[in-house]
Amino acid sequence: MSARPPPPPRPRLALPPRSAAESLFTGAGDASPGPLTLASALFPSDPDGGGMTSSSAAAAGSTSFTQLLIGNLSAPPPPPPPQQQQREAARGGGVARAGPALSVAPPPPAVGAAAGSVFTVPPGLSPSGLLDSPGLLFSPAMGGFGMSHREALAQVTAQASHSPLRMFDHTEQPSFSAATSSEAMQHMNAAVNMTGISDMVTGLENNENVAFQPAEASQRYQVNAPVDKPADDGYNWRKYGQKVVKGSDCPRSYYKCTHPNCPVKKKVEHAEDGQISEIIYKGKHNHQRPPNKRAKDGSSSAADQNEQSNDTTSGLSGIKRDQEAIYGMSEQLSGLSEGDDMDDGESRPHEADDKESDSKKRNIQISSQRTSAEAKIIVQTTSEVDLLDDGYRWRKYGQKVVKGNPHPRSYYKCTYAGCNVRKHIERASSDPKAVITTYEGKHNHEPPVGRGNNQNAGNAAPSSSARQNMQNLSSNQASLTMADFNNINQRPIGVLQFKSEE
DNA sequence: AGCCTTTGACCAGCG
DNA sequence: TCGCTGGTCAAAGGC
Repeated sequence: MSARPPPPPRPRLALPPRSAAESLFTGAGDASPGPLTLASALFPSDPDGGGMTSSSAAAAGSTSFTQLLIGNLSAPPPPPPPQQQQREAARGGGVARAGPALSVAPPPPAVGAAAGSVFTVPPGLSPSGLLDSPGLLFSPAMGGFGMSHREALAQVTAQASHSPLRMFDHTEQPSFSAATSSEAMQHMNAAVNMTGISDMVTGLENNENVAFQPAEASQRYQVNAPVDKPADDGYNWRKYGQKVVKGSDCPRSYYKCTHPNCPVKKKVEHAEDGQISEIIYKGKHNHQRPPNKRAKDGSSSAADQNEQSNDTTSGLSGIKRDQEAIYGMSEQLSGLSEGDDMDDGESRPHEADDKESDSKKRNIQISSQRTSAEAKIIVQTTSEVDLLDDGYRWRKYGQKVVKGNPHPRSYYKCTYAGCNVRKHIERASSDPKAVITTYEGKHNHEPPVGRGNNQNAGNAAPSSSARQNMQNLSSNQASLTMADFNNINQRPIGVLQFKSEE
C-alpha cells in the first residue's frame, strides 16, 4: 500500500468551536457561517435570546428566526459552558477554520440524549418528516418523485450530510449577514408566496456564488432511518471497506466518491437495529453532483424549471436545486437551534421539557449540535398527541411493545374515508422523547380544514406546487411544503411527509 | 464490460 | 516494542 497522507485530525476534536455569528460577523475568511447563522442573519436574534453577541448586536430588537418560525421561542439559552468559553477564549476571537458546520457544542453522547439547542416546530410541520430522521430534514427526496423506495430512504439519510454545505454556500454571502429582519422577511415571503419553500430556499441558494466547502472538514450526522444503502445523496459512492469498530456489533462502512480525483469519503455507521446511526463525511467534493436520475425522466416541476432558469450560479439542475432547496429548508430548521442556542445543549432538552407543559405549540423539539467539523441532529417530541398533529386526522388502531424497547410502537390510520395512509410512532428505548414516525402510503385528500397546516389566512396558503407535491406523494416519496412564513407564529409552517417503509 | 460490494489482509497511529 | 484499533487496499465475486 502506498504511503497515505497523514490523516487529518478528527475534526470533532481538532476544530475549536465557534459561534456561527462569530464567523459571520468577523468575516472569517476561510469559513462560512452555518445554516443557523444564516437564519440568524435572516432573522436576527433577540438581543437577549441567542447568546450570540454579534448577531444580537447587529439585530437588536429583531425577532429571531426561531420566533418567526415557531412563534414560541424556547427559553433563552444559557451562556456557553465554561468549556466552550475556554475554547473560544483560547481561540483568540474566532480563528476561522474550515468546517461545514459552525456550531460550538460538543456532540451529544447519543441520539435522544443530551442535545444541543432546541427549537420547536409548531403543529402542522408534520412530525413525520422531522421525526423520520434528521436526514429527512435535508432530504432531497422531497423532490424525488419517481425515485425508488430505497433511493428515498437513502437520500433521507445520506443527504443530511450535504445540507450544511449547501447552506454554507448560501451563508457565504455577506449580504445575508447584513440583512435586516424585514429584508429577510421580504425575502422569505416573496419566495414563499411565489413557489413555496423550495423556491424560498432556492432563493437563498441563488446566493451561492461561492462554492465553498471545506477541504478537510468532515461532517458527522446522526441519522435514524432504515437505510441499507446510504449512498444516494446525489453523488456516487463506492464502498471500499467495512469494519466492525470497537464497541459496536455493527459494521462501519467506508465509501469514496467515485468521481475522478474527488477526495470525499464518508463513513456510515449502523446501529444495532440496522438503521444508519451516523454518517461522517470527510473532504470536499471537487465537482458538482452528477446528473440527477430524476432530472432525466422529465419529472421536474415548473418550479424546478423556474429554478433552473434562475439558477445562474450553480449550474445545478432544477431537480437538484429542488432537492437542495429542501436541504436548505431543512438546514434552516435544523440550524435554528444553532443560532438561537449556541451552547452545548446539555440542558436544552430539559429546558424544553420544562416548557412543554406551557404550550402545546412546542410539539417537536429538534436538538441540534454542531461543531465546525460535525453536526448531530436529534429529533425529539413532547408527546404522541403532538405527533399526530400534522394536519391530518389519525386514529390509533394498534400499539405494540417491541423487544428491547420499553416504549410501545403506536399505529395510526388516517381517518379520512378511503385514505389508507398509516403511520406508526416509535420511541427510542433510550429516550422516549426521541421518536421515529413512519408514514405508509400517501394521502389522497387534503388535510382536513381547520387543522394542521393550512388554516392560515391570507398568504398563508402554501404554494400550489408545494401542495401538489404533497398530494403527489407516492408511497416512497417525501414532500415538504411550507405553508406560511409570514404568519408563522403559533401556526403550522408546513407539512412534511415521508414514507420510509414499504 | 463495467461498476459495485464483500472481505481478508495490510498499514499506521497510539497507548 | 507490542498489541489494539481504525482506515485502506485489492482480489474476488455479484449484479
